[in-house]
Amino acid sequence: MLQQKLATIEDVAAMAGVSIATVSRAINEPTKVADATRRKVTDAIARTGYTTNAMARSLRMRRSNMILILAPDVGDPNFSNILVGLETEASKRGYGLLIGNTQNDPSRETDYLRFISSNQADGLILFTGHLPFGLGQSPADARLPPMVAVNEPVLGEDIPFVGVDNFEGARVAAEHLISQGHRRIAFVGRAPNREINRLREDGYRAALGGAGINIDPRLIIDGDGTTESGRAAAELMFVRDALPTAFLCVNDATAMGVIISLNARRYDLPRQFSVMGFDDISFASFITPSLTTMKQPRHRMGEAAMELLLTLLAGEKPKSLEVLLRAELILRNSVSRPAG
Amino acid sequence: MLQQKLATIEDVAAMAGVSIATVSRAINEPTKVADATRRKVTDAIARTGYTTNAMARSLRMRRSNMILILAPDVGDPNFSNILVGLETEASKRGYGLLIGNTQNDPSRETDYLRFISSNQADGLILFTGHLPFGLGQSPADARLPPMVAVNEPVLGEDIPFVGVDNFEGARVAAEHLISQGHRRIAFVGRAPNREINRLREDGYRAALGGAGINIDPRLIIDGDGTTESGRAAAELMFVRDALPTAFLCVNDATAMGVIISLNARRYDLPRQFSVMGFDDISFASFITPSLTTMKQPRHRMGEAAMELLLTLLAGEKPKSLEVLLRAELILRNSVSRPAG
DNA sequence: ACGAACCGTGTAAAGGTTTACAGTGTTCGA
DNA sequence: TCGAACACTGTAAACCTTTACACGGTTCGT
Repeated sequence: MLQQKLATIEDVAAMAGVSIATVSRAINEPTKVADATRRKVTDAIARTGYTTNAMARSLRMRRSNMILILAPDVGDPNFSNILVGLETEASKRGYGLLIGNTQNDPSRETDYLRFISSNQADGLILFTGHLPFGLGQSPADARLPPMVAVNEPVLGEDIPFVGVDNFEGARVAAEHLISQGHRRIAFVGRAPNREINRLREDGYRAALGGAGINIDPRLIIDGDGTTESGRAAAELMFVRDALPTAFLCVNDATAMGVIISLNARRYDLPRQFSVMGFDDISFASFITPSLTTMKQPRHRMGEAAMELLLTLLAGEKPKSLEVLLRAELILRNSVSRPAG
Repeated sequence: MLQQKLATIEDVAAMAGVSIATVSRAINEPTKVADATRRKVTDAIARTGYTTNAMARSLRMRRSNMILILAPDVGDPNFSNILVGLETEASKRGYGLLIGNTQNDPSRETDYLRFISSNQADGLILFTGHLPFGLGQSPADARLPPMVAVNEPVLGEDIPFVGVDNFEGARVAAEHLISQGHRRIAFVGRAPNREINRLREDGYRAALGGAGINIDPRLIIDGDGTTESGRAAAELMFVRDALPTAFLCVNDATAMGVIISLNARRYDLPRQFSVMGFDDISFASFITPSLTTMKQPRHRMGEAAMELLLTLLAGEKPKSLEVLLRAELILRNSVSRPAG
């Protein structure tokens, strides 16, 4: 009601003295129209301020040039930085991003699928680690839309995936500790049913095995990746009285919990205990001691995921359906040679 | 090409034995169709798995039920948490969110306006603090789309705004320090050309003035809101040899810089110096000492902004075109009574 | 000199909705 | 018993593109 009527392709055609087909071609396949005509058209476009109506275009072409992002929590910096990468690549290729924040609520997941089934989005990026609830159930969505999982793979479903090589990253981390002379290295954040935790634990085991170090099962502690779980884990080690010289934590949040606990007990870090994290979250460098960790290439992850999705969308064959990027070792001050 | 042909309203109509108009009405104005007919239609919808094609609908109705978010950096936790609030409210009202990450690049701002001019978005949320470059220039967009600025107002343009009351928040913060007995209170992060910084400085001045404290200009230090600027500011005070007993910082990042600097100089906080921030960013509670600060109600800001925008979009008159939410004082361990 | 190939353009259909308007049948008041 | 009011439903136009197909005019090879 507020909107003044916008110029349509018809107005442009009239002003340029050509048919609407020619205008359309002048815009979309400029080589197919004569120079003189094209000039008249671009001129008319400029004068009318015409922009093509994306709705009509999408309706006709059956594609919206939109990608739906399904994430449990866009506010999580872990995700939002990947989001920026996704956006960079999408925008470069003329795609728009629709965000679907699910808060892990199955009904919201289902709800957001309306964008797919109603043709408002051509493809799907999944942060959730599982298929959206309700996908592939009803006859209508029998066939899955093109999609790519990022950060966390979708288990048992063979969905294209872009993420970090967690096994390799954890191995590099553990090897770093070993290279500093540590032999009693704890792993904090065991959770066999969470893919990421499992892989990082495996990397830890591989490194220790490779160095001929026997693994003391008392040094492997459960944890769900929260700061609180890290704190609790450290406390537990003191109770058990089975102490490591270094803690390899499943992620930075956990490592912060461990550090908080050790600081509270008045230990001098890293002299008495070394701590490593994984992720390189933004405040890893601000805690005392600043955290030695493995940095996830989030921006590149986003770009790679979007690139893969757009390749699939174009019907082309991608180089690989699984892209694993390497985490980078970031040396800070929470690791040193063991005291002993 | 991968997509199997989806059911259209025509298929549903055929199966239900009615006209497409009736199907449309059964969906959108159920009271206007007879019970028996409606049942037949819903039945047919269920059997075909029909979902209305949003493109066709938007084309016809001239509205997309999409909102474009223009932000300099969605990865910034400052923004991304507001984003979650925006999303909550939008999704509740059946709107989708399109994200436009501009990285403060004017050309990207202009580029994203295509979503407005091509009818792909009905309204605009601005995080940028200024009108998108290129808006209101060409004849086509002579009239501005409905929009709301959030977090940072648009200067000199009378755009509806939702944000935190920075003046009031800073005043509460300063009054807290005063109530603890501080008289020499520094303000770190002066930047007269940045609205937010200016308001917070004003709040600081108001509190000190109200308590009859003369302001020592040497205690007011420039800063751009980064951690590094906070560190530099603290160092500068030592050089000037004009020391406060408490630092009120324009934001938490700055406060962290101050704390890092003081820690490095081996001062015992908060005994020797108190430090306050503003924002309550996620690691405010993790730094040592944990940071006393003013918490921004980000989620509610997002919700309020979206609510305001949707009200405007519906053509209704909102209660107010400016919504200022109160920041909340969060007491932690970086403030105590002065040593003296 | 003639047909083929080609270039540039126009006509019209198709994409899937919503909705003004018209039409039918029923109910109800006088 | 008749007209008006009412409750449903259908017809068809409109929203704005893209593109298959057709058409006229040049160019070119033979």
